[in-house]
Amino acid sequence: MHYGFPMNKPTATPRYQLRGRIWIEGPEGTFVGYGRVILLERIREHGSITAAAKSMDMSYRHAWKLVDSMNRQSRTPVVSKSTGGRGGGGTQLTPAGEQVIAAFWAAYEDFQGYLDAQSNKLDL
Amino acid sequence: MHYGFPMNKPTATPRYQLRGRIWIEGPEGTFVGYGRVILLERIREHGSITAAAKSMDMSYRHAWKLVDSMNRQSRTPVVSKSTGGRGGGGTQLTPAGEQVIAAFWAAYEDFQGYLDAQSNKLDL
DNA sequence: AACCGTAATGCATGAGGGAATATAACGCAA
DNA sequence: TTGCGTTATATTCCCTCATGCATTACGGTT
Repeated sequence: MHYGFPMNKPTATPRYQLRGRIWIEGPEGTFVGYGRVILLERIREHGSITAAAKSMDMSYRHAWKLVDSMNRQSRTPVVSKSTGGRGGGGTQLTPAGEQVIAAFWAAYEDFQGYLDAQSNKLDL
Repeated sequence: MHYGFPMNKPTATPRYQLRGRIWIEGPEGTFVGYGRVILLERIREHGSITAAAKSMDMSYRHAWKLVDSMNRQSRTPVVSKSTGGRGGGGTQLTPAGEQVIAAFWAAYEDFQGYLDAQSNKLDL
């Protein structure tokens, strides 16, 4: 090492790390968080609450409650549901739903960067 | 209103708000978060885990577990405990404990500012 | 008209975590 | 030596929340 410059700290694995969670709060409490946004994506992928819930090991009842909560708090519903008919019905993501997903991921990604940056400022 | 300039949005109470929590992660999981740092401050104030727990409506058992978890994960203990003797003993905050409190609040305050700023960027 | 798979909803069950309770160990003071 | 209040720890209770199960409504298909 030249000139005797100070070495970087050997922070192989830092002992402490800043962690956190964020969510978007609505009129009734949580509007959308990590789990709910995943659920929306699964609904988009599978076309029904039933299949979406099953794909992520969540009970239908719970999934339905989450979707209902989001729909009630959104200016315009995040999904449109139809019952009966071919295939028994199903649930489709609305443009508003897509927008919610995008907004959450944008905030989420930014937040991850924030956590990384702040972790390094921890003096412990 | 002059010149027909566009008005500010009437965001009396914004429909959506970004919320979140942060904590400092250690070798065994959570090292310190909001509740734990309050507990440390109460210990500093009251001089015992018993009184600190009581002051914040927490069971002694739970408080003890939290303190134990922090002590185990800290390079040097955040509190020093003594049993028996005048008054039955007690628990005092160490300089390391003070440092942990300061580090958490610093991160916490910064995070509150971050949430405020990001809330305004939510386009929903 | 009968069938099918989904949404919608109520009720009972189960798991996890904190609270409440009960003891024991400790060490200074009286 | 006895008393006291705290730390330390196990056991039991309780509350919350998600799951599981049952049932009904729905509306295209056949």
